[in-house]
Amino acid sequence: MSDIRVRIAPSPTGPLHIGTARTALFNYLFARHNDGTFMVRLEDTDVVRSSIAYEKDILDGLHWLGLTWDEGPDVAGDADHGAFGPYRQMERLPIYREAAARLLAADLAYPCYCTPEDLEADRRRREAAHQPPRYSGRCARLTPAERAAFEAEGRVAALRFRVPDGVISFDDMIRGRVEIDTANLGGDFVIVRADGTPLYHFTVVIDDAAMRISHVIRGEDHLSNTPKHILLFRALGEAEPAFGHLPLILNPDRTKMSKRKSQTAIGDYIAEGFVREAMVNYLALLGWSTGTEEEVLSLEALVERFDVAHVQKAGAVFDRERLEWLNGQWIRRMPPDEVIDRLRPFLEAELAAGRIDRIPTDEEIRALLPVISASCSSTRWPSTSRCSRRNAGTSPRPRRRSRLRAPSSPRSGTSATRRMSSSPHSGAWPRSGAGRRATCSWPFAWR
RNA sequence: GCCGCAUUCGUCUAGAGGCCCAGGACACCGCCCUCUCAAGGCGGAGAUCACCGGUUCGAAUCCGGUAUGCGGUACCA
Repeated sequence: MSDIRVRIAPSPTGPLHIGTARTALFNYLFARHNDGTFMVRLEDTDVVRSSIAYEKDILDGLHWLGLTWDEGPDVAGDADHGAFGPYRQMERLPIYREAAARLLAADLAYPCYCTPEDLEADRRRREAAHQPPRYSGRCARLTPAERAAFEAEGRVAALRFRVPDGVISFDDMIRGRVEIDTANLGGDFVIVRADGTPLYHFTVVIDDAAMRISHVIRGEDHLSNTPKHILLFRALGEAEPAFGHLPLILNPDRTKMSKRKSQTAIGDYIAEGFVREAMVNYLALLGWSTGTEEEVLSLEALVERFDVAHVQKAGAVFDRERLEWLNGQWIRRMPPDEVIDRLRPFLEAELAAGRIDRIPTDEEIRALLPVISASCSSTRWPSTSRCSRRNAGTSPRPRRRSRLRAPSSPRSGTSATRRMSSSPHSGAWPRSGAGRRATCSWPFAWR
């Protein structure tokens, strides 16, 4: 085991997002390739929006992808494991409190009595004067007497970190040297709210230091935040980790991928019948390449080949067509029993929805499988192929699309489900007799 | 506005000074295979390497500027 320690730190305020999954994957690949440690830490300090249901969705999704972690909570709501826990931030509050007290005592941070109204007024004033937003520094040099006066008024203070003058530079693992003048950081920033709860910039740094994270690999949207983090590491007297900022995954219009414009929840892709191998393969190749012309790669092969030097710098548009193609590649080279196993939940959903009368037997399904695997037999796969099943079938009659799923999704309301319900082929498992037309549309989705 | 990052076929990418009048894959088109549709095979179309200068015998690759895009700029994460 090397000293390399990386983490994925999702916030359970929504279902597992494609971008989080990709960041998790890259951290995992980096850790496994270098014989390091990969951990999961839940950033659940946003108590209002966090929920156990989302925690479950996220952890289940990471398990589904086949990523394993060495430290952290394995099951939603359950205890975590590892030598640097706890791995849920809400269980680490005393640690943040102690660190805050330390910064305050050293005058590296100070109490700020500004009200949200004060701040809002400042912001508007600067905007009117065409100046960039920045904290006024009003509370930075309060005398003890002034502080006491505010306290007497009953005001509760937030804690602000003093941003020193100077240029912060670091060597990004992906982008190379980055330099940012602290004058552009917007002034002293809040690290603890007036209600006593710590803020993101503060907790990540404390936890990454405490958990001995060696490389912080995260989305590019954090690049501009990095100087704040470095300042905090220094103030806390902790060693700085290396930073690597991954390119963003984009909507078709090239803006940051969002729920509004794209299907972002991993769970929706699972429900649509995408297989983990394809998702992992696709995500790995979004923003990274082997440097060769290999395209179809297992998680193990990805671990073996992963190298940050080949990570792309520019954002990448999420291309569903390519995902579907990879899905077909993986389904076709899957052993029959595996396909049957993975089909089961979809069949059960169909049965529950009343679209089929019974679950077909394994033998019945098996009889249909040559239909999808036949193409594998007549082809010489590229050198990267893992397909060992030449001559697997004789009846070439695969389905149109490469999603492993029954004609409707266990999750209702996805666009795919709506597409399906209008299809003449939906619900095509033969209720009596095995008519050929019917069998050829089942159990895969037609579009 | 300010700061930062980026810019190779529609999309994902290869490319680290001559191997590139730019290669692969998805999508698209055509042909072949075929009882239909796929899958597969073969082929095609698709990129003045954002633009302008510079360095060099030689630049997609190095340097500078411009443009455009994106990200950040919270008592969100």
